[in-house]
Amino acid sequence: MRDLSVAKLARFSDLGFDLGNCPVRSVLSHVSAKWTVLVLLLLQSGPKRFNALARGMPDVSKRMLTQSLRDLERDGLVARQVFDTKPPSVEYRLTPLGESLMQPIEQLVDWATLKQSEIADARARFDAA
Amino acid sequence: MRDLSVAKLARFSDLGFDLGNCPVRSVLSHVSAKWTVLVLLLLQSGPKRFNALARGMPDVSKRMLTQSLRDLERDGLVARQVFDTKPPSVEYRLTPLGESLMQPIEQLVDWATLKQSEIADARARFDAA
DNA sequence: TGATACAAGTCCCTAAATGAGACCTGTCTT
DNA sequence: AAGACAGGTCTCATTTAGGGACTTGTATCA
Repeated sequence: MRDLSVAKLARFSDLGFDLGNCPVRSVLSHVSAKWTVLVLLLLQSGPKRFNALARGMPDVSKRMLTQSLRDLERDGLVARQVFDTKPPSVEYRLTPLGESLMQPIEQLVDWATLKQSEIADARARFDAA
Repeated sequence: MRDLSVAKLARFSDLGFDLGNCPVRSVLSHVSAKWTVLVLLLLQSGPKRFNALARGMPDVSKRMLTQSLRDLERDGLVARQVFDTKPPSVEYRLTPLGESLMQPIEQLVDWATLKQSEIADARARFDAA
């Protein structure tokens, strides 16, 4: 398990640490974008329209929400569908590819849940020092 | 990541996310911190000194590397140890807590590796349109 | 002896990313 | 007639990040 990861890292190094051109890193950078994971989590419970997502993320500006959705759409994780209602509405949903990312993300969420108090303790200790 | 007001948190809860005690935001702030995951991956192969990490991430400024390391140290994922050499050197290593985060992160890396071509295709399709 | 290098940062200035909020188009309700 | 709604875009102010000079004390090089 651990050796496998070291091997992976070694692959990075063998490429001359050109992590800027590493495809895996470029993918992860989208995963690591500020709000995209939150969007994915909201969409996990089903398709949602733009304003519903906006209401679900009150501290994210529409501008950034739009940008996150475009990024996710571009990478094929989210699908955008326009309905010809009046006024037209737009629905976003996870693609199969997007759904396949949810399991790793859930592992992260589970980890956070499990270690939450340990982190809080460490933080308190650090801030006290 | 900026703190949420009580009112905003209440709305998150309405959507089924317990972000009041939210470990999700806490962990997401690391995952979305752009460089911290990379630091963790580099430290996975063993303790490293500041400049070794800097060489391993040539496109990250020292300023941001310092900040990432402080954040990780604060949350107890990374330990910082100063050696009284001349000049003094500083070594960073994963704590057990930090190591426990590596498995979820590896899942993310594995996912990215597995899906990278699918994502590249989606991206090409999107950009062509 | 003086010049230079190293370690691990910090500081300042500029550049880039982000937030807040006004504004847009076209129907629908009051 | 006056908003309201949907899904955005646009501009401007604030926040955050990058780049490089600078620090302190020792050690090495010429």
